[in-house]
Amino acid sequence: MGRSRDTRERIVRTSARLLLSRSYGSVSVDDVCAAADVRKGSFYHFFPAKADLAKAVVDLHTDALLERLAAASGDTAAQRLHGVADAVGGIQAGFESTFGRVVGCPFGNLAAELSTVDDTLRDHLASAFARWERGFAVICHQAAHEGVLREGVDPDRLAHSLLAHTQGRILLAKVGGHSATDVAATLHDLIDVHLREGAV
Amino acid sequence: MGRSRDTRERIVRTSARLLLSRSYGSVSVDDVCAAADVRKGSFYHFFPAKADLAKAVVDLHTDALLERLAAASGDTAAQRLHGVADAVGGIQAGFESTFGRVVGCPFGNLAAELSTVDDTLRDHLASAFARWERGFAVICHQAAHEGVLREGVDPDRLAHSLLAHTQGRILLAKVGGHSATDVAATLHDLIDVHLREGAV
DNA sequence: GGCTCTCTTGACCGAACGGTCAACTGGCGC
DNA sequence: GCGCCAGTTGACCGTTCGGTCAAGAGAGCC
Repeated sequence: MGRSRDTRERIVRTSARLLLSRSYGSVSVDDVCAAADVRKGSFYHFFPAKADLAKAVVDLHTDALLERLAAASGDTAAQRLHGVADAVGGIQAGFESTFGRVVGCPFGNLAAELSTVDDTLRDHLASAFARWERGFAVICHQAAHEGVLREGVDPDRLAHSLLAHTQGRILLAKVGGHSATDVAATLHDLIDVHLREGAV
Repeated sequence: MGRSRDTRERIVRTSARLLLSRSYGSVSVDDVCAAADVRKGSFYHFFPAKADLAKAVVDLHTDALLERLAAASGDTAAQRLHGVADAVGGIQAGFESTFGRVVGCPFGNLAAELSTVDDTLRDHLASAFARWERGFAVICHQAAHEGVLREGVDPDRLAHSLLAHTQGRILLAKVGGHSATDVAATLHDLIDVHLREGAV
């Protein structure tokens, strides 16, 4: 039936959902196939192995994330910085409303579970994180040029710090049952403490 | 042969090592038994299910962590704050020298992988994190009373922020191949930015 | 010496796992 | 109208998974 051209995409989107609601290890290829209404042979027509599915899911989330980060606007760098915090909060709020609770960061979850298990996936995740961090860094450098960063705050280190905080805070929300708005709030706090007094 | 009384401990310690070097899903009960030189029947004599092993490993790490945090001394709260950053860095450095790279936080790894999969384990991890955070909070409150915290910095929020940062930074080091000393350095930066100028 | 109780052993189980394959099917280019 | 090929199907494979169990063996107590 060499038909529907959306099979691969359906597999990836379904997997993204299943991986968020559970974990890589607890989601089987059979689970994915059943949820996507695809037979296993078709699955292995598109993906050489289960690990390649994880990579495709990472790519899906990377596209969505970068698009959303780029949409963070504002007249000042400080506003844009808070804008990315809102973007992260918005993504998490979306997951929260879909799954009924904070289910973690798609990148962070896979990174924690698999970066000591699968080297090529770890590389894949590392470059996804790098792109994310670079997005942060651009705004941090703008903030530095606008002179709103506190004395001694290095923009690159701040970008890294923001990413670390994002990951950690989402993980704590996942295990502690906190809400996505809490995540965003903590992120805003962290940004504020790095800005000069009165800077917005 | 109702003999050796250290079997259970040997299982837990071996599992702790295996779980750090890989992941919960990729370590089988058979793997653990082989590495600990224990037959599977013995394993299931001590643990009702594989998940209970994870709990025991969490307890092992919790004891080690709290002991190490309590050892963080110093005349001022600021020094003790930097002391806990060193403690975290020291633990990670230990793992790094054992496994040849940063392998993540034992709590964070399990939390990311399993807190959407196993509710009782998630609770277990949540209370471990809570105890950890309380350890941070005690020192943060001391810092507040000593007046070394920047204006507007809430000690409880700072403790939470420190924990989030710790988790996120370790995860980034794991996936990015950074060293444990980098982790500690970022933590020191975060502490410094929350302290008044000149406070040590 | 024998009883008891904890611990140990190795064989065993059904289910689920990731992955393979030969056969088939429909749409598209010629 | 026909050949080609990406896509589809369902049966199938060997392995590994978490977990069970009946039988035994040593230490401690009386």
